[in-house]
Amino acid sequence: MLQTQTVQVRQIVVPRETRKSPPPTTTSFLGQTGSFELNGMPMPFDRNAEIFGEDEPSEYVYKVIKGAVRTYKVLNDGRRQINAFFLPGDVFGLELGKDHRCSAEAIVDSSVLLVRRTVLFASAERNSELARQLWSITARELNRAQDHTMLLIKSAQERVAAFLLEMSRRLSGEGALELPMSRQDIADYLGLTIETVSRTLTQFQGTATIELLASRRIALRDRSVLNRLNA
Amino acid sequence: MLQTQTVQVRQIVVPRETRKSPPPTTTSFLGQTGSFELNGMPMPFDRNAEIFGEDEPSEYVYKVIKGAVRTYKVLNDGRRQINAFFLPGDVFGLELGKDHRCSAEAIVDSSVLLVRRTVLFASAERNSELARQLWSITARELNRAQDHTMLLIKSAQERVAAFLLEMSRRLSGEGALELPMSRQDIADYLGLTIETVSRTLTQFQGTATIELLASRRIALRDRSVLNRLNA
DNA sequence: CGATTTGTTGACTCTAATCAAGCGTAGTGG
DNA sequence: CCACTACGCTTGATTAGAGTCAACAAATCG
Repeated sequence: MLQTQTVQVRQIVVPRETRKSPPPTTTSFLGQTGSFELNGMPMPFDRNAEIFGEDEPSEYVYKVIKGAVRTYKVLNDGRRQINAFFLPGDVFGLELGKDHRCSAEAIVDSSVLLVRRTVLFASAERNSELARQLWSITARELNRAQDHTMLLIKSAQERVAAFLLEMSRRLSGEGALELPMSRQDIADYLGLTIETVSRTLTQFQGTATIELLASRRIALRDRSVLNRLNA
Repeated sequence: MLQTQTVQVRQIVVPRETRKSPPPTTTSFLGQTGSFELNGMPMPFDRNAEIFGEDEPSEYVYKVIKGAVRTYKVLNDGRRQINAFFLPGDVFGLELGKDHRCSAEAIVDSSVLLVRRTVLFASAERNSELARQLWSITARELNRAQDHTMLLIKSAQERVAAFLLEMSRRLSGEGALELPMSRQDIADYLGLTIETVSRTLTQFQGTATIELLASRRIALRDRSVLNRLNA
């Protein structure tokens, strides 16, 4: 009816950036192929600490060493959409433009490697293999973003199933999944509410598809059901 | 309740690829900065003709000269998600991997410039400016994909408003928008049904926000309303 | 240990999907 | 030129699924 809708403004507590002073050690940044070892400094971030904010100048490119990171955008009415979760080994924050297009926060206490964007770009100028690697990171993220889009047109069951399978693949866990993120994070990633996520998980447990060992420890008991929902 | 859901299988008519023999002319491919003019051949595609299919080897990179193109994925139950619309000047089909991750079709009779991927990549190897341009194309597409994600968590009104504003920005039309795509295309882009798209447009007309001159000719009468919904 | 956050469950609401019918326009062929 | 058909679009009635609001349970943290 076009009237200004009354919206649920979820309280977004903007966490204060709590950067501890970085240790002086350096570690290799892009070393997948073994061909390039650019150095960066590992920086610790507390749980919920902001790593960078939307529209802030993009100064570094980041790689998760330990922990987990979420990138997200917030709509003016408070709705938050989590674009991606980044786990150890994942690179994030690589932008073409001058500014970051989303915010990034540590989900749990994490260690993140920082490399100056300018250094990376300057090297890429002279090194076509590095240039290709940078492009490759962006292209993979594009693929992920497109997969994410496919998620958002599915039913709640299908979204949660896809999420569980994605995490099972990416979290190298034996046995049960050890999720670093809260129900709110999952909900904001899947475009659902925490209640729906919770109910769907309970439902999966009811059909013996999963087992909720603890709220963040989930064992996948029947992947075939999840795979069918994921198709 | 986890039972195999009965799904509406929309009849997807896979269009036969109707490539007319390409004219021998060549035109510049990437010429934004004026620095690179790689040649390619313009190829005509009939309305609804397939340009490439999902999982097909990615042999070319494409640039729309005339007309409009949609890229999409289809879920196993027939639901189609349109990832993007490409209009004259837009580049599409640039993939990192060997195969296309989505299908592409001409929305209306179109002319598309083709450049061999291998040629582009080989040149990029030696030319860091071209390498950067290729990366830039992918990065822009990533940005668009992320914007698209934000769309999909919004209400029907907000999605349609965003769509109208996007098209108004991208279609260089004086006065009214001349949409090349059907309601079904719009619905599949916005993650809605044609009925909801239609109803929402009617609703916008009811509040004098837009005017439906013809089903595909739409005049935006009150952008402030649309902008407010787009926030 | 109490306090606070995080997660679950229930009752109810509401938005968009579904099902179904009808309209308008474009294209076809007599 | 006018039926006739086909398709794309609109509109209406009803339903289903996720959201909202609220209470409570469980886990975590000082």
